Amino acid sequence: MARYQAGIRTEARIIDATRELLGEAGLDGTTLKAICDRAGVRAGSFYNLFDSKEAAVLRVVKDAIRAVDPHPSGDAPDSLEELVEAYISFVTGQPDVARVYLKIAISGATNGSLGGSMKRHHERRVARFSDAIGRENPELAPSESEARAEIVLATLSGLAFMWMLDPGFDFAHRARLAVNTSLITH
Amino acid sequence: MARYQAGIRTEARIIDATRELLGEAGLDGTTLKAICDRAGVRAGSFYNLFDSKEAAVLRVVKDAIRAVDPHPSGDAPDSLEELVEAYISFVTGQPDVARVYLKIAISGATNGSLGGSMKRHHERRVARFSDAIGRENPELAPSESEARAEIVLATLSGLAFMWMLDPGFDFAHRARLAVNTSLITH
DNA sequence: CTCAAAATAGAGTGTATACTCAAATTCCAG
DNA sequence: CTGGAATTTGAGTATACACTCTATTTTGAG
Repeated sequence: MARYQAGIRTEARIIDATRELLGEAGLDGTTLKAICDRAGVRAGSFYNLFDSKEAAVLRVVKDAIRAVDPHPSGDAPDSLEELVEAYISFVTGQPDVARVYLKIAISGATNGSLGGSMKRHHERRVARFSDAIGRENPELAPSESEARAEIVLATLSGLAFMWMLDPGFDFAHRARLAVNTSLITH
Repeated sequence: MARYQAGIRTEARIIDATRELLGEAGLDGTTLKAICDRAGVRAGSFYNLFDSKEAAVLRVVKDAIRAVDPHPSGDAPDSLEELVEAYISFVTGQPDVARVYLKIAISGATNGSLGGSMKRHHERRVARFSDAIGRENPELAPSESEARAEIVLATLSGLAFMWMLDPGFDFAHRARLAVNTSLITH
């Protein structure tokens, strides 16, 4: 059972290679061969460490999401501003992973473990946005908070989507503008 | 040069088959074999009529977009409400084509003719939304109209995105709510 | 050192894909 | 009718993919 250092290092190299490839070549370009070539590993080693290619991709996406979570452990409540900034950081800091994230989500929640994981993460995020909005606007009914949370998140997703369509689009600026002027103050 | 009726009918069957498959099986499930089987045609016939599989998919998506355009010829100006309703009709009326549309857009504008076509269509749509907003709010500076157009479209795209993640999500209702309460009246 | 477990190599499997091409068939204008 | 063009066939090509399997090498605890 005890793992060797070699295996741990190889696993890290595979994850790094997968992350880089998702960024450079997208989901389609991130083939098993490409991952193995970049990691300097043969297919057999890959499958000694991962159950499938999907597992490695999922690891990268989950790591990226966790890396920008303001309160990953869920111990402290987060403000709406923190959540929005976290979303902006996620999209601008790791645009290619964000692209993959959107792509997987759009592929549908039916597509195996990836889609299901995406859906669950999305639901948690809506709940956190909704909580933050409710905390900052106690006069709102819970259903109203949730509706606003969904609209805020939709706008953020949509702006990210536009940014991917046009890299010249100023995503961060538009995102802060949309949230601050149109949706919170009313 | 003169085309025969047989070829024209075959072309229509292929387009229909492609449209149906995009709806039922998504982009990945819409393989050449699946298209040909459903259209009752062999691969050779397909390639006698289309340059590539991509060409047939693009035709379907373009047709779908055109079908819900309130003023396809561009002769009459459209109201913001018309444009929003057209977007809602597009997404709810042909959800699977809309999914393909979002998928292609997210794949990036670099991906050959599909991506480029998507980007151009998106830019035209932003311009039309911006014109409508400017016409209905003459006090706004053009740059402000465009900013609002981008935010409205982002919200619509994002809500469509959420609907695809969760089919139980009431896209049309949320879309009208978001546009009417948060973005236009202020 | 030893040696069992962990890690690796790398050829190989099976499947699916988009697309081609020469030959046969069907169409339809004149 | 007829003949050249349009259409259709269907086997075939080339390629890419995720994944498997067995033999071999490497590791590191005792």
